[in-house]
Amino acid sequence: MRIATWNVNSIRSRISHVTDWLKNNPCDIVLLQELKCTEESFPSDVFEDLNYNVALYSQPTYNGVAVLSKFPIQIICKGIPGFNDSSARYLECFTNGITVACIYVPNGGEVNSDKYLYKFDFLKHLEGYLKQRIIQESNFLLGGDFNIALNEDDVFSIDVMQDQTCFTLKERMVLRQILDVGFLDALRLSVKEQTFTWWDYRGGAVFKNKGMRLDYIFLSSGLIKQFDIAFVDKKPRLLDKPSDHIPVVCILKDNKYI
DNA sequence: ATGGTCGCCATGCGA
Repeated sequence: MRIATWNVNSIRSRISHVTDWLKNNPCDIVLLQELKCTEESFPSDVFEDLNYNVALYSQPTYNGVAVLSKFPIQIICKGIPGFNDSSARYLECFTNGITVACIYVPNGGEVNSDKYLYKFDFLKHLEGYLKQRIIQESNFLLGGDFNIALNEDDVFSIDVMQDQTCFTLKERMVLRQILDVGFLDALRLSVKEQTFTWWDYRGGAVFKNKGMRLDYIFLSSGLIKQFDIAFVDKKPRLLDKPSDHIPVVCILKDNKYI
């Protein structure tokens, strides 16, 4: 089973990139973030034509997350249970025998701004929810844009990023705490060299490789047993009119082969 | 030193 996560920065602007990529990278489950469209204007028909079922949690202009699956989808929740949030950032589903959660963590704006405090509020509620959720579901995959670089090698420059949003020690510690609820970082099980998933649109950052690793697939204990490989695909970032993020892919072996 | 580039119910805001 092949699972991908991709922050597309507007699905309507990126639809051809996403469908072209899926034709070359046939995935069973796809987690999409930053749809930037209403649920009514999401191009569900395009994905249904590619034999995907679609689960959506979206809103106008900002945020929005989707789960696509070749298998039937049962929606578990829209939003983090117990967290009162007007932004469409968390969608948890059950499909093909596993629970998949698609997440778009707030960017955080300037350090110590209201947006920054909201980012921590969101993450602490997420951590609290996952602590009890992972006890119930040993086959739990959490994937998406976390807007935090976990380790020092997840940014192009420690000096430039020092004390900047997405790389403050406080953010990195919270992400570590979420991981330590009972997940492993899938990409890091496969890829040891520095790997980015996002490059700023400004200043030709992608050509200078001034990026960060902000997108992750976290696997719970049950799924780690099925883990095969994980990787990123930078090619879509080099196309015209790209998303600023690239897909992260994880392949799980079928249970029957273990 | 500032702004740099995108995408959004459109113009300033969020990223």
